[in-house]
Amino acid sequence: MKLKSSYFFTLRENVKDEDSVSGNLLSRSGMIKKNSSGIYMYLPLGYKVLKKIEQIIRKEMNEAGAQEVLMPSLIPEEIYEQSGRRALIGSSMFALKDRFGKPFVLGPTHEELFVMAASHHVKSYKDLPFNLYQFQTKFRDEPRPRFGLIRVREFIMKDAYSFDKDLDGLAISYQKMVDAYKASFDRMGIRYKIVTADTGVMGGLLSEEFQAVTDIGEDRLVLCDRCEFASNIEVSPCVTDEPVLEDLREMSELYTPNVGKIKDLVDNYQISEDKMTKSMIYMIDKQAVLVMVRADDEINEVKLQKLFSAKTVELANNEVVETISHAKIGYAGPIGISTKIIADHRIKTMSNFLIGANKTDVHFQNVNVGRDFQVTQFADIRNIKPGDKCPNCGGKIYFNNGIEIGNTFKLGDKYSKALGLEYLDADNTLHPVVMGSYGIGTGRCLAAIVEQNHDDYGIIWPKALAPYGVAIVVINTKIELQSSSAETLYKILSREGIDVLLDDRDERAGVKFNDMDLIGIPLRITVGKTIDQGKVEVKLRNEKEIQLIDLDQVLPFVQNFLK
RNA sequence: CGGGACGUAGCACAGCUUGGUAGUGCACUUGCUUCGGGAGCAAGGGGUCGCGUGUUCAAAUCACGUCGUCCCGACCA
Repeated sequence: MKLKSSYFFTLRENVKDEDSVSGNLLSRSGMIKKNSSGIYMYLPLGYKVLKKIEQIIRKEMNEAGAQEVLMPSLIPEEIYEQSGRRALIGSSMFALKDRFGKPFVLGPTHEELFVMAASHHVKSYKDLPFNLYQFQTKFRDEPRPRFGLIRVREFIMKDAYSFDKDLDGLAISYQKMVDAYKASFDRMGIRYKIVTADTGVMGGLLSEEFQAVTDIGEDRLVLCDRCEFASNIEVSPCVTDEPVLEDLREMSELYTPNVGKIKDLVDNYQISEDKMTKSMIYMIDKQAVLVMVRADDEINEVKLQKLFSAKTVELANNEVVETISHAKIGYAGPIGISTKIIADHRIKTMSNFLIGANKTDVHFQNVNVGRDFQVTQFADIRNIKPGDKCPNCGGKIYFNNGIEIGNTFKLGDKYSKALGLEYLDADNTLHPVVMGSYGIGTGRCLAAIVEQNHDDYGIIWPKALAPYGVAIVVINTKIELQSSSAETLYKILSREGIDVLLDDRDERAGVKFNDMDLIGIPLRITVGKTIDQGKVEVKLRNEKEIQLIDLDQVLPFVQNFLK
C-alpha cells in the first residue's frame, strides 16, 4: 500500500479518554477509534491486524476438526428464558423489541443457539462428536468499560462448542481445543498462563482461562515459584498452617471510640493485624450471615457463593448491619449475634485476638474461639496472598495481573438438559449431549499483544501480526532517484506476494521514522542518500543497528526475514 | 447504581472566579527557507463553546435541567 493516497493518520499526543498503554498506542497509531464508551471503530491498520489474529485462530480451529458457522446477533429473548439465563445475565444484555413488540436481545454469548443448531443434526450416538465455531460480534452492556479494547460492550469473539456423548468424549474434545488455543497464542507471540477459574454465569464442570500476563490486566493470577500451579484468585484454595496457640488470656472490653476501621485500630492501639479479625455481614440469597477472616485477609465472595450454593452474595447495606449488630458500622462481631457465623480456617490458628463487640465504640480483646464464641462453620473463604504456601507443592505464591484472552469450559449437560438436546444411545436409551464451550476475544488478543510488545516509540508487532511486514521509507520524495528506486523496490516485493507499505508521503524523514515506529512495522527499508551507490538501509523495529545492503539483495533479505 | 470530575476546532487544552466581538499548541491550506528522528518564518481555513430552559440590555462564563464522557467503587461471561 502506498501511504500518499491512503487513509492514514497518527496522533502525536496521548488520547485523554484512554487509560491503558494499548488503548493509547492503538488510538495514536490510527488503528482504532473510540466511538462510545466501550465501543470502537477498527480503522484500516487495526482491522488488518485483527484479521491476521482471526486467520491464525481459524487455521488452528480447522486443524482441530471444528467447522465454521455464523449465527445471528439478534436473538429472540425467549431462547434465553428457556435456558434460565435471561435473569442471570440480566441488565448486561442489550434488549430491544421488533415492530410488533416481540422482544429480542443482542447475543452476549451463544450456547443456546448452538444447542439449537446441534439439535437439527443430533439424533443418535453415531452423530457425535463434532465441534462448531464462529467469529461473531457479542454485545454485553458492561457497567464499566475500561482499558481500551479490554473491557468493551461490543466485541468479536471466536466461540466454539463441542458436542459429545459422554464425559470421556468431552475430555478428548476439550483437550483438542486447549491444544488449538495454545498453538494459536504461541503463533501470536503472546506470553500467557492457563489458570483454573470460576465457571460464573456459564455454569458447568470446569473453567480454565488463558491469561495474557501484563501489568494492567483486570484479573489477579496466582502463581507458584516452584511448580506449575496457576489459578485465578477467585478459586485458588488457601493452605492454613497448623494452629500454634498461646496461653489463653482473660477476655475484656476495650473502649475504642470512633475507630471502627482496621487501620485506625492498628494506628491507635498498636495491635497488629494478625491479632484482629474482620467481621462482615453478607446477604447470601437474602439471608444475613456474619463472615469472619483475619484482619489482613480478604473475603473471597466466589468461595462464599460456592459454600452456600447461593445465587447472590453481596455485602449487607449499612442499615442491615447496624440493625443486626446493634452498633454503628465497624463494630460488628461474633459474640451475641443472631446470624450464622462462617469463619475462615485461619481463625482457628489465632488466639487472644480482637473482635467487634456489637456495641458502638467497643471491641473485645483477648478473645478465643470455642471459649468465647462458637462458629457455625469453618471454611476456606479468604483470598490467597503473595508469600502464602502453594496449595499444590508448598512453594511460595506470587501474583501477576492478567488479561483473559481465552476461556474454555466443560459445560457438561447443563444446556442440553435445559434445552432438550438428547441422543439415542446404542442401547436405545436417551441421554443429554455433553458439551464444552471455548471462547477467544480477538480484540483482547490485539490489546494484550500491544501491552506486551511496545517501547517509548510505539508498538512492536510480532512478524506474524504486523499490518505490514515491511515498510519502504523514501527520505526525500523530491529526489527522483530515491522515489523511483523505492517505487521499483515496492513493485518487486509486491510481485512476490509480500504485503509492503510504501511511505511516499512528502514528509520529513523524522516524521516518517516516527510514524513507522509508532505503528510498529517490524522491518524498515530506507531509501536515502546511499541509493547513489545502489544501496539501501535496513533496520529492524526492535533493534538499534542499521545495515546497508545492495538493491538486488533486498528481496532475498526480506523473504528471509519474513520466513 | 453510589461518590467525584469533565464537556470550548480533528487532537490536547486555556478562557469561566469578576458576564461585554472565541483563544493557544499540534494537525490542515498556501508561499519562502529547510530537508536523515515529530523543522522555521509568514499568511490563511476551520467553532451551534454538548443540548435545553431560565436570569440579564448582553451568557462559553451565572442558575436549573438534561445528555454524554472519564475516574473511584459496586458489578463482571
